[in-house]
Amino acid sequence: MLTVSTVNVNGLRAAAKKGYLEWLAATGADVVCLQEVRAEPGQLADEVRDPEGWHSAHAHSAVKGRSGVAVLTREQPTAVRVGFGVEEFEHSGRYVEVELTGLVVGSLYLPSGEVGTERQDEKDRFMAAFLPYLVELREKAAADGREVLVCGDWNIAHRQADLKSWKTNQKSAGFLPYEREWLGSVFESGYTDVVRALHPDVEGPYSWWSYRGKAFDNDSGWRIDYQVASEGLAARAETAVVERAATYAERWSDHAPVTVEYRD
Amino acid sequence: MLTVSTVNVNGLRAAAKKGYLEWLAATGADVVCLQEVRAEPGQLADEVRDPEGWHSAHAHSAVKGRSGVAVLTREQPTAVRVGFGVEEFEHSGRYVEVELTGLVVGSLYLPSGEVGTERQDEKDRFMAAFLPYLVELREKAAADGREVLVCGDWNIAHRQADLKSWKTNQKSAGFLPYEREWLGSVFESGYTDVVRALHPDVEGPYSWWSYRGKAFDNDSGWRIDYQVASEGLAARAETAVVERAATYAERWSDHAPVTVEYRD
DNA sequence: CGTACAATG
DNA sequence: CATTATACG
Repeated sequence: MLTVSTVNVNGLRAAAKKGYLEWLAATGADVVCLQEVRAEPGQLADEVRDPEGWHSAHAHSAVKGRSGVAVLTREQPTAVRVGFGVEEFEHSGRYVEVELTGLVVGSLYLPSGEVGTERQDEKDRFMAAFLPYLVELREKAAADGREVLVCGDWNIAHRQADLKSWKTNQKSAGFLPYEREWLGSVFESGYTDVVRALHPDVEGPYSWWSYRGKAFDNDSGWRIDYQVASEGLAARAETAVVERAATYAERWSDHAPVTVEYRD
Repeated sequence: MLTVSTVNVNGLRAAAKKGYLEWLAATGADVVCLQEVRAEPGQLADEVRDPEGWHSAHAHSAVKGRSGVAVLTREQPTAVRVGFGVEEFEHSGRYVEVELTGLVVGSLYLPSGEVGTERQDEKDRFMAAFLPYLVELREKAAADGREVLVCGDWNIAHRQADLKSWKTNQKSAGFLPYEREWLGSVFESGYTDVVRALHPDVEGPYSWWSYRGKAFDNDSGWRIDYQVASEGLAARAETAVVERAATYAERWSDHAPVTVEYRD
């Protein structure tokens, strides 16, 4: 069995002080994808950057304290690639991928936006550039006999079942019609939304709750963290859970880990 | 008896959460001078800005989160004046004074500097401008039959006895020869350093300890908070203490209150 | 080392 | 509501 977790840690240094390391020590995952590390490798304590028993591949942003993604693997990767070949995003700390046996795993932190801002324009440009890359990646991996898994915070809820307050958020960044369509086009290009495929008929499970108000207590969340798998891998998915409880005792992120087990 | 306290609170909002309000409720002072309020009045909770049983006069900086001084009095002032008439410092939140019966009390936050920086130039300009004001203030108050008391963080240690590490700080801002001479000229212009006058032969008592390292535990401090009184008032000073213990249990500032009792 | 701000989410 | 950066002290 291959177990993969993905979680936006909202600042790895802060998360490490509050419970992330205990979660990591207890997880049975073989691969962990992290987003919003928000630190350069040199700013991280050794046991946070390279935890005992893991290989780690980090991609940080040129802007200090922003974004930052990583992939932790129990197996030593045969290759690590930072970015996806589009100049604007090469040093933005938004994508890193590693090659494992029969598998390419990417950790993605898609830009978050606000309607009418330059941040949203950046998100739009990222989406436009990333879709062709996904297609190309799948084709190249297939030629090498590898499946593809892109985990991360996509900052888009796909459908009404993917956020509690869908009615009031129809004009909100992250649930705009064109963003939803774009994510749909990802799922139509040979990739599967693994959690939704295993749980087609439920609301959620949400993976992000605002720190404001009582969003977490009321489970007023969004499902914006996905495991997006090529079809061969998606067919092997057996269980999928959002580890909401992982952040119960002391909440160490506003996101919860999304964990999937794939048959060998 | 007239009891006056002065304390640099290093952020009144933070101090209020950590013990300042309890200290204020317990103090027997008639007048309390505050420095480094670091908030506009509108940013302060009512009970912090205008504590029950006190009249308050605030002067905040045009730059948010910087400086800010206040005077709390049990007696209602007959006048409140912000600044000392020098344009550069009129909106800097560094000086406010109130008129009481037979007394003018000012709360001063003299700029802190670093050798070779524009901040130090600003400190120099402030010193140059403030000394003539002190002379004028004393003369005008005398004509009205009032004594003068200027309390605050002067950001200068006068003599070797006024800081623990005087040997290693001879080229440090706050203990530069010309700063010490300037403060000496204040004390020669008809004002008295009340705490030193009552305790001429002791090291300290220090009123500020860096938050860095073990400065507080080692009493490696500086005496930079003064009560500077006109001669008639200085002659009435009976006791002077630095309330180091006030910040023991939970340290609510890097400075401690300096409290003096004056006979009626 | 700690309090503020600002930007980001 | 939280993390981070930076300025200031």
